[in-house]
Amino acid sequence: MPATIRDVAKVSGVHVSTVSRTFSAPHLVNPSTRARVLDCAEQLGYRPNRAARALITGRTHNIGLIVADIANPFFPPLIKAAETHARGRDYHLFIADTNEDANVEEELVLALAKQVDGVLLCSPRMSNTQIERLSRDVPLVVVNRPVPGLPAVVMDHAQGARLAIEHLVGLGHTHIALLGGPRGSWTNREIRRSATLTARTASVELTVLGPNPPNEEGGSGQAEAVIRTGATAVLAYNDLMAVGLIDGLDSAGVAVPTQISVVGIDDTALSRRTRPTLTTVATPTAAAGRAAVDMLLAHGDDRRTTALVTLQTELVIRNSSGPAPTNI
Amino acid sequence: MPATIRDVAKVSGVHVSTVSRTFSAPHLVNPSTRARVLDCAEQLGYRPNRAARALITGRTHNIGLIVADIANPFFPPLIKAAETHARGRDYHLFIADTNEDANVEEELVLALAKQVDGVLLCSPRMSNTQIERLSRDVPLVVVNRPVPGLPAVVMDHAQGARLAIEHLVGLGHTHIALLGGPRGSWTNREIRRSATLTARTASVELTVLGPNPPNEEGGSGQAEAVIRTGATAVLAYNDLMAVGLIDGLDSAGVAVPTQISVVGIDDTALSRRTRPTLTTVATPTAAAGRAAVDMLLAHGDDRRTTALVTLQTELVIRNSSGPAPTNI
DNA sequence: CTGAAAGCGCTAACAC
DNA sequence: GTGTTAGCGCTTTCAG
Repeated sequence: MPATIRDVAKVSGVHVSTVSRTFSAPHLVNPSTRARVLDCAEQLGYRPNRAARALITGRTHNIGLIVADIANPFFPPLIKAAETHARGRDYHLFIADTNEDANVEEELVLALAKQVDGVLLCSPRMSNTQIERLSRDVPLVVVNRPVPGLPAVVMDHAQGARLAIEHLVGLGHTHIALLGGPRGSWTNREIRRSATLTARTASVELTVLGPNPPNEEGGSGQAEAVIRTGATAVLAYNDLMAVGLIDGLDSAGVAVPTQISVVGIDDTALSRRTRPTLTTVATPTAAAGRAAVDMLLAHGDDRRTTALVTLQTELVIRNSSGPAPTNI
Repeated sequence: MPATIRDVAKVSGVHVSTVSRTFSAPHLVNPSTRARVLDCAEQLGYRPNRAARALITGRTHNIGLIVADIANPFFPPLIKAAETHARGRDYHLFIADTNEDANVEEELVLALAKQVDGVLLCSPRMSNTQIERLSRDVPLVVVNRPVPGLPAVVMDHAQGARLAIEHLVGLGHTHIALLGGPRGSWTNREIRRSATLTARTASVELTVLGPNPPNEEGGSGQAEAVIRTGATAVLAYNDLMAVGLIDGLDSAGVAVPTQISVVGIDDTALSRRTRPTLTTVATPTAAAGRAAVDMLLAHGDDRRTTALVTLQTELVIRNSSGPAPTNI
């Protein structure tokens, strides 16, 4: 029913290839013919069928975006930025949610492979080996985790953790707890490594708790454990856990930040809204989305030279962190 | 590079059409041949190219989902549910963000039209006329707004507003303010109509404020105006505005819910997290996403008979609403 | 039950 | 600068 290239050719009295060129290589066609063709196309409401075009060019102008959980507040800004950025470059975005399942992840990449020019893999749960294997089927850009040999976009969590610990040290805290995230998370290892190092340098004690699920329960469930450590400040793996922890501490009658300071990571929309508002390490999720799209589209150029983009973080001080309580 | 139907045909010693049938009409092929073909396909890592298939069948097995703002907390649960539900039925999802712009919306539908079997239009900003016109190019299902003649999924906001007002009346409030949303919003009109009616029935005063932008600023900016009305309770167009309003009231030294009760609409993830936690009308966003997918895929069946699905809402009572202050 | 042939909408050499 | 031809990967008549 919709107009095809053939209809336009017929109406404008030229051959289909001329119509084709009018759209895919306008400079190769006489301006006056071009104008006429464009005119007829407009009249007929003709729009090139990208799928048909892809069949022959091999470029779909589609990108796949695979995330662990669309509803996790960390992702929407990333998705939004990626979509907007991609569309600005005339690419459309497939979105898929793996529900944190590595098998679903693999299946999804395979299923999408033929319909996209590449896939953005956000916080994948698959093994490096699995990811490398998939990358032979379709160009991949990994977000939130470095995979050797593949282009990736990561946040500088080492820097973020350092900023957070230094902030707490500056407030006089001498015993800090690190509320760890899920086992096997690269981010978690980075945070732990950097926090440990920073604490040692500053000669303060650091107690590591975890692994924990990266959600509110993972925070609220550890409130008692945190209290038992005797720490006066906590750095949590992410905002969700930080918020959960504050809840848990509240239930246990511990005031934040008067008795215990809590710092999160990510600066999701949540952190401005909770009470107390959350001191947190802002990760540039929107920038990550755009960078990932850029890396994918740079395919063909010297992709190796920018194989790993590391985005800087920033400490946002709000009301959940304060001076260490004085022992009087 | 990836295996095609031809490669499989060659290796398994049958004609391409047999391979094709093995995947698209397995019952038409001899079990033993089928097994052999499947085996070779597996070996070669063959996967049918859906775009190529679509070219001939006319069915892409893709769905487009267009929302006003991916990062608005209302949408992610809907997107997630739609994606999961669609994938369960072997459909993939394109996502696109219009940034609340009607022109972008139209352009997006047109751009996606050839690559999808239909488009889910969430909270569209376009006119009914525009939408109807587009629906001639591609099957459309509208979410959050009824469009005459088109399948749509809406929330029963009339019911929701009634529940909210009755709740406040039950708490003894006799003067309630309605913090209206954006001009031209169907939802807004429904809420207003129902709130007005319910208030009149209960013989309580209702003061309508607005239109306002449907975000936190739209709430915080109206705090003074709300106070001036003298109302002791407010129903806001959505959670974001309710939360903003609570902030604004707080800044003005008005306590919630002691002096003024605030009720939101939507029950976004936010509402459990703010302090005080937000009493709100829960709208079943996930169910809406699934219902919209179902309606789209039911195309061909008797679509008219279920042209408008209305989803029930539910009042969630938390801590931002309380008894009307006594005038002593 | 399987093969042959045509063609979905489009682009890409290659002629003219 | 434009027409001709072949064919991307697949499904679908139609024969056999």
